[in-house]
Amino acid sequence: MATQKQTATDRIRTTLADEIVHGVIGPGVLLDEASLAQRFQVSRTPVREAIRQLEVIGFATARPHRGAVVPLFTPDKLTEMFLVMAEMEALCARYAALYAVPEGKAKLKTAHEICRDAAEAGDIELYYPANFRFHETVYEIGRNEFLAEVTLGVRQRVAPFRKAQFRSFGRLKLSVEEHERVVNAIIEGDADAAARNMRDHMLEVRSSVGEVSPALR
Amino acid sequence: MATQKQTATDRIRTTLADEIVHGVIGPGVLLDEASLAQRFQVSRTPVREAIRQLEVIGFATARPHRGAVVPLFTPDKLTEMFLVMAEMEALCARYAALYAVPEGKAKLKTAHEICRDAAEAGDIELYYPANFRFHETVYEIGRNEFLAEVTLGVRQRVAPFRKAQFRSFGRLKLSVEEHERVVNAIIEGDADAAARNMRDHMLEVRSSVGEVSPALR
DNA sequence: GATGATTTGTACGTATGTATA
DNA sequence: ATATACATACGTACAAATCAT
Repeated sequence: MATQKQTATDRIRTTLADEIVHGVIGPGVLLDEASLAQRFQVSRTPVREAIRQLEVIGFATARPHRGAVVPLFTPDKLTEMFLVMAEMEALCARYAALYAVPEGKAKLKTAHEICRDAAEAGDIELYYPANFRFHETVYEIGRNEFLAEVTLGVRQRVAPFRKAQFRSFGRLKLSVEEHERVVNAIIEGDADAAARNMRDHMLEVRSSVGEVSPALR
Repeated sequence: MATQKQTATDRIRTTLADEIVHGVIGPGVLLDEASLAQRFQVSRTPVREAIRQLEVIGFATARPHRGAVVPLFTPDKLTEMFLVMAEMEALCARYAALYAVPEGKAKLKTAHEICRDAAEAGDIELYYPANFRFHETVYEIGRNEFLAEVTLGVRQRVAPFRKAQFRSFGRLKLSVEEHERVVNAIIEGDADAAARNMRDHMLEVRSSVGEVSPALR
């Protein structure tokens, strides 16, 4: 899409969302209007609006007259979120298998190979964005933009709690193998297998996060 | 949940969202800050914040310096949204079949009976909220609050385009029959049947909307 | 439990960008 | 093409609620 002229509110919301997703601003942290205004060199107004927007997409919880904080979920809630994410991703994989055009499948293959290279290099910092891109590609090639939008929204809400997921080299390699099964199913157009493989992959990710995430304590 | 002390922004956002969902404010309508401020007897500030929040959940589209309007979707986009909604509802039905406790199932039965009564009375105005409640009940008894939240969000985004869905008495009766199949599957704990029946039901709804919705033109 | 400090909530004014003549 | 009108975007001031003492 064309790059719309960004307003200060947009810039602040985007930046904060990104930092929340990537754990720079962790769960439980207070979103202080005054200090954020100072940081972004604007008045409180656009900061307030950005925070308000983050609230409705679940990136902040509002407490009237007490400020907003980045939400902190219970383990049960996180399990719920992972299950939903797994199902949404599985659905995306199903759509990809059913509706992807050849160019889309090629794109997916490329994204997969980038993941594999990063995994073989053992470079977790490289693998993280490559993995994100891989999943995004699955959303895209299924040719249902709305599904992609909803799934990405869910994924991003879970993201702050997934930092530790690829901490081990072993997990990295397994993850790539799981991706491969998904890719093959999508290329073959086997919708059920694509969905099942993707669901299994996502649930593996969840169990690998285990009790380690600081947000779970 | 406890009724939190509401701020003006919250009240305005809730009211506007409700009106958009129920078609009082139709697709394409401009959300004018000044007139809304006058209507709600507040300054433009809380109105702005409410509109900003509506934007990020897809109830308004922002055009910097040009105001926000209630979005108007193409038929293709609507088809996408209906498909996603059908899948989410099917997933909710699956969860309901798998995880509902007896009290939950009883609650669903009651909600279904209220729908049936309204349908037999031929009262579309009564059926509409009863139907909404029926689906909400399915979300709830599946015991995954996050899934319920996401599904409701999707459902509400599609809602403005569904006004005409029960315009015929025949559709009303068919709808109840479809509900019945869903209810039975959930009560029997047959997850696959529950999901399949719910998906079919939702796709029927989509086709019954057909080309009639004013938003589609 | 009352009071002051702090932070958010709302009002309003001005600047800036967009659309139209 | 330039100017003008208009609505929004942002800044600032004040009111109200919460928290700390």
